[in-house]
Amino acid sequence: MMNKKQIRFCLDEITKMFPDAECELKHANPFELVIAVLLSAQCTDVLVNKVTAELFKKYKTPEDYLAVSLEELQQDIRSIGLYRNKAKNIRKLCEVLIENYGGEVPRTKAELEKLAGVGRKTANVVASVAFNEPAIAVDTHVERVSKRLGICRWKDSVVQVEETLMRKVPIKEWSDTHHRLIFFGRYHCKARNPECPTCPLLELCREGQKRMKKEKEVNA
DNA sequence: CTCCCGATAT
DNA sequence: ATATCAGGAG
Repeated sequence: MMNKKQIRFCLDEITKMFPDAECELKHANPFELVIAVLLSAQCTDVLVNKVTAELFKKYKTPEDYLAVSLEELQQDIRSIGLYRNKAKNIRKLCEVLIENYGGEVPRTKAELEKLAGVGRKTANVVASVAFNEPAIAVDTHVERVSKRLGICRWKDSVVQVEETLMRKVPIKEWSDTHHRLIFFGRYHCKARNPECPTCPLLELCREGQKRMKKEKEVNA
């Protein structure tokens, strides 16, 4: 497990690599962000943006999503995958927004998590990106990067990863750190071919060291 | 834990 | 062919 000083070094290096990391899901308001993040489960943000480009022209309000049939909404998001669950959740979410929140998106993580299809990660993203609440959403990238580097333990749950990051990172840096860890995981410390040879964190990366050693054995 | 699930990279 | 993608619900 890394100490605070080592984590500081990692964050500084990742900041140099991705100084402008930010939410890549296109949205014009909190409502569009909730829909976009809900759709993004097990799907690339590139594909989500492709779909929402058309979706957000057709559906502007919660009422709009309830005005069409479930089948029509399914077709409009079909290319995303998991589309039956997501269409059902969007409708349920819109119903609750209208009934309980005056058609507006609630601002707190606790209220957000009650919405259909909105779990801990999505609630954290919306609270942080749309409402500037301090939060660190742990998605597949943040989890993988944190575990490879040794910021947390391999066996940690996503909640444990989130708690470790919140403990070790100053609260004012939560939002930027969150996005930079995602960019680092998405474009450098990738799931398949992590670019360890050119990684500035290689010398203190547990997984990186292991991979480099293995590569040496193969070449020998 | 399993299921949901199409698009894309490898 | 298969792993992976800004996960969540039952």
